[in-house]
Amino acid sequence: MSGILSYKGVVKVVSPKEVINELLVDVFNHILSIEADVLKQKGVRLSMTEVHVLEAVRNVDIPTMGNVAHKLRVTLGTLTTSVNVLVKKGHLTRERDESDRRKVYLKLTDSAFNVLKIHDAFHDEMISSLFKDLDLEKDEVLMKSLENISQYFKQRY
Amino acid sequence: MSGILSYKGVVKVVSPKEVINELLVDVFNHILSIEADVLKQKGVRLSMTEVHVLEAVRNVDIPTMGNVAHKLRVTLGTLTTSVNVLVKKGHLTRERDESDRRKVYLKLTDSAFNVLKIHDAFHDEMISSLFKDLDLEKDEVLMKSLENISQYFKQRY
DNA sequence: TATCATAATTTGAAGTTCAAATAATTTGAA
DNA sequence: TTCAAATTATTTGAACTTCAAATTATGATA
Repeated sequence: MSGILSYKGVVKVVSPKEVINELLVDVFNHILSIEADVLKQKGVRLSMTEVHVLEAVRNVDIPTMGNVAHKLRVTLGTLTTSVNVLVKKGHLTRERDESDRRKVYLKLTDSAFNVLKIHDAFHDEMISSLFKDLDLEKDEVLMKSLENISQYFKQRY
Repeated sequence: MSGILSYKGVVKVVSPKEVINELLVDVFNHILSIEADVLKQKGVRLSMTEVHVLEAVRNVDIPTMGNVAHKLRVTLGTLTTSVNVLVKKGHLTRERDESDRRKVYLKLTDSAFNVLKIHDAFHDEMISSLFKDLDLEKDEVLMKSLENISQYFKQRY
C-alpha cells in the first residue's frame, strides 16, 4: 500500500505513516457501517450506539450510570437518553443502590446478552482476519502498538 | 494487558483477541473525542464529521459528490447537508462539470487546508506514538495487519 | 423522441449529543 | 446537629447527523 499514487498528473509519495493513518480511519468506519448492516439483517432493532452502551455496561467493572458514561466518553445526560430507550426495548434494567440512593446500577437482560453474542461473533471474525498470516510473536507486536497509543493519549490528554 | 481480570469475586481469563478488540474500540473513540477537543481549542469551528468530509474530499481521486459520499459511506443526501454548511462556512466550493452537468466537483478552499493541517499534525503525533519502541520491520507487521483486515472486509461484504 | 439511468438536492422524521437547569441524596465543616 | 457544598442522575431544549423517499436536472439509448 505504501509507495506512489498518481492523480491529475501529480505523483504523490505516500509514507507508511500516511498509509496507516488512512487505513485505520477507513477500516474503522467500514467496520462500524458493516456491523450496523449485519445487526439489522439479523433482526436486531438497535443502533450501533445502543449496542455500544450494552457493551460498555458489560465491560465496565461496576456498571453505574457514571462509570458507563465515562467509559463511553459521553455526558450523563446523553447516556440517560440511550438508557431510557434501552429499558423501554427490554435490554436493560435500572437498580437503585440501597445504601447510596443516588446511584443507579444498569443490568443487562437476556435479550441484551443475545445481542452481544452476535456482536462478539462479528468482532471475533474481524480480529481473526487481522491475525491472518501473522504468527503469535507478531500479534504481540500489534498489541504492544495499541497499548502504546492508548497509554500515550491517557497521559497526554 | 492480557491475563486475568477480577470482578465481584469472578476471575476472568482474557485472551489477546479480546484485549485487541477492546483496545481498538476504546482507542478509536478516545482519539475522536480528543481530536474534537483539540480542534475546538485551536479555534476551528467545525465538527469532526465536517473535518472528515474535508479529509475525504482531499483523499478521493476525483472529488465528485458521489465519490466523496462513497468514501465516507454515507448517502448523497447526507453529504449534501454537510456540504451546504461547509460551503456556507467557506471551506468548500462547488463546481459543475461542464461536459456532464449532473456532476458536481468539490474543491477545498485555503481555510480548509488550514484545518487539514491541524488535523494532519494531530494524526501524525498519534501515529508516531504508535510506532514508539517499534523498529521498522515491525511497523510493517502492523501495516500488514491493517491491510489484512481491510482486504477481508472488502471481499466479505 | 420517449424512456430509462445517473447525479445531486430537498424534505421530513428519527437518532445522537451536549449544556444548562433541576432533583435527590450524601458528605463534611462549623 | 445542621446546613451548605458535593455527588449522582434526570430532564429539557437546541444543534447536529443521518437516512429514505420524493424531486429535479441531465445524459444515454432504443
